[in-house]
Amino acid sequence: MLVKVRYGERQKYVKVAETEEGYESYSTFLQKVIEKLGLPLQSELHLTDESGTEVDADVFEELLQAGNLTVKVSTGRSSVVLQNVSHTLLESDVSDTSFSVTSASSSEVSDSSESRIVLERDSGVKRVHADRESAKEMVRDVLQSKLGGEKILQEYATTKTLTDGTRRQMVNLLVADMIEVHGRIPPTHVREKCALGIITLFPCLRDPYSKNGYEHYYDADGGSGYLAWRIKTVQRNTAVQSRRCYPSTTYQDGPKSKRDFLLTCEQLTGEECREAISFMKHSADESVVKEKMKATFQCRQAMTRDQQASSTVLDVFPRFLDIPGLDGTVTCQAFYSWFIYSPQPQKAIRRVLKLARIKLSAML
DNA sequence: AAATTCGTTTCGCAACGTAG
DNA sequence: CTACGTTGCGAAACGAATTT
Repeated sequence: MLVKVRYGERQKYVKVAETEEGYESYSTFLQKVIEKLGLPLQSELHLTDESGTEVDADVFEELLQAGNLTVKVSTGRSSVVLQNVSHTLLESDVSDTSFSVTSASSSEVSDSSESRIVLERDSGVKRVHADRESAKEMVRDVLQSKLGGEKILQEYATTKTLTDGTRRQMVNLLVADMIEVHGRIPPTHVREKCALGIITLFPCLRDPYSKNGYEHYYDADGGSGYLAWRIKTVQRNTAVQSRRCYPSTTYQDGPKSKRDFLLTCEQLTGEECREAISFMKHSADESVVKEKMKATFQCRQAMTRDQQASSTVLDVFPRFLDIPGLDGTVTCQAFYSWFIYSPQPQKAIRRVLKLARIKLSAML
């Protein structure tokens, strides 16, 4: 791997040794830069990327692997620009790259403690740079404005990474903001900007093995990534909520009906419960069956949660299969909450639903 | 207090449905 | 047919309650 080093008006390549275990160490590299440029041996170099974000030893190797990275290095005395170039892109990269360097005292760049170097590249690169910056600002603004966002920024500042839980929290905050601003289905370019913002603000979260480095947050190709998944979840939840408010089907006492009785209906136990179960099996009076189904709700719930009893729950409550909408048309979610009053799918209830569907199809 | 259990939420993928 | 949204599912992560 070659890294292009620009120092004042001079430009040099510094070779970074590459072994099977990875690249040479950060400190070795800095020493080579110092030697190559003839800087004082004890010079302290400070690396930043284009956006001014620090590039330290922890992330140096990953950024090298990412390729085509532009890095600015400054010392207390002057500034150095580095650009690493992958072997295959060497030729084109050299010719395509045009820097203009201005200095307050261009004749004495290397020694002047006052000198500042401002870098500009061609307009395309500038635009990319501007996109990154605005994406970064957007992510930063959201995190700073939302409850818990500051904590995320702090965690990254101290650990240079984010734990799994914190990453989720960040993704949740950003997706919530996107949906607030752009509606339930944020446009693809907004999602991409968000992902770009994350890895620009938090360079250590960049994936060196992917094309853009942010595909693990959002990949437009497959519509995947943490952001996409979270958006899906939110969409899913809001869809369920709106369906609950305005039921689309009109089945009476079906899986999608509200079940206020759960809070008020007195539950049968022991002998009374057994009697009700027995009565229901053969009664033709639908309204009484419904009453008894409600009154035996807790018993059914307990059976479902019992590994062994759950397999027989539909034999004990065969009238359950009378309920309209229990075939493929009813959503699992609604079934679960109807059957044992649990808002979320669980293994035990899935088993019963499968069983119910098998029994139903056998009856047809 | 630590370990375990149990239920919930999220992730990641696949299949399906539908609009263009 | 393709692109995109929706839904279902299992695995894993998470968190609260319970047991040791």
